[in-house]
Amino acid sequence: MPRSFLVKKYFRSKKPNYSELEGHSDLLERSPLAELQIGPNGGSVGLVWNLNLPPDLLFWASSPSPCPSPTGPLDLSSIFSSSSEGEDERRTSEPSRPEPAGHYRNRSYSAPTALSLHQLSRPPTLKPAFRCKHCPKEYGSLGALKMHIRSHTLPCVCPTCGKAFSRPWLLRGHIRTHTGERPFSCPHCERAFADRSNLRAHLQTHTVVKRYHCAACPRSFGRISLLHKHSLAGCSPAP
DNA sequence: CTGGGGACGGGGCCC
DNA sequence: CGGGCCCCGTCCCCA
Repeated sequence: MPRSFLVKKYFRSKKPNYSELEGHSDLLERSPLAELQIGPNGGSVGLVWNLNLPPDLLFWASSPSPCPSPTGPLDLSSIFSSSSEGEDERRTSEPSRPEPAGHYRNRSYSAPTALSLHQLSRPPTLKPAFRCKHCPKEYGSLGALKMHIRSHTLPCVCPTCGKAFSRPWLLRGHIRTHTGERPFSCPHCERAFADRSNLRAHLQTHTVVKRYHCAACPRSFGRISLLHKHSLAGCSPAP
């Protein structure tokens, strides 16, 4: 199962070992659509589009990247300046209430697999006009397809380690792993996190009630992933 | 095996 | 229409 919604399986089956990136430019192989330009010191200095792209895909991929320009001295402050974290309080002044695993956008699903299948499928009455050339996914709008193609082209490159990301905010989050910045603080303890999702998961450790219940045994878990792990570990259904 | 943290990804929504 | 962000989620690692 890939990271999300069964998409990345077509391109990567294993999480990269970042330590292997040191001193190498193997990162180029991450994307068949774009190439890093390696500077004289071995560092990545730019992203260039592979002009051998099929014309139709080249059309989609040729839009200007909104990511920080890698061609000049990279100003990290410009990366973080654009109201990135401060406004986050706007929608998360309170810890969010995660829905049970079988629910998503007001729909119910018997299992995460069914949920994923639904998300991959399209309504029978709608016929998406935009199809990704590198995977079976289809989209009903050009914008959605262009957003998806970014996950193939990975135009946002970390200036420190060269790792590439599909979106600027993913790169921002990654850069925090280098800087040690942890802008998301737990209101209940002293801990802080670089990633909001990790804060959300942490907040569940402060929750007395474990909301994810095993259907086959009386056990409950604070995180859906732990329930999945428990099920995969061999909790067989009740007779 | 379990619990928790770190890192990361995609779709959808909002502006 | 596009960028930014949130939500939800996975995977990995470690204690």
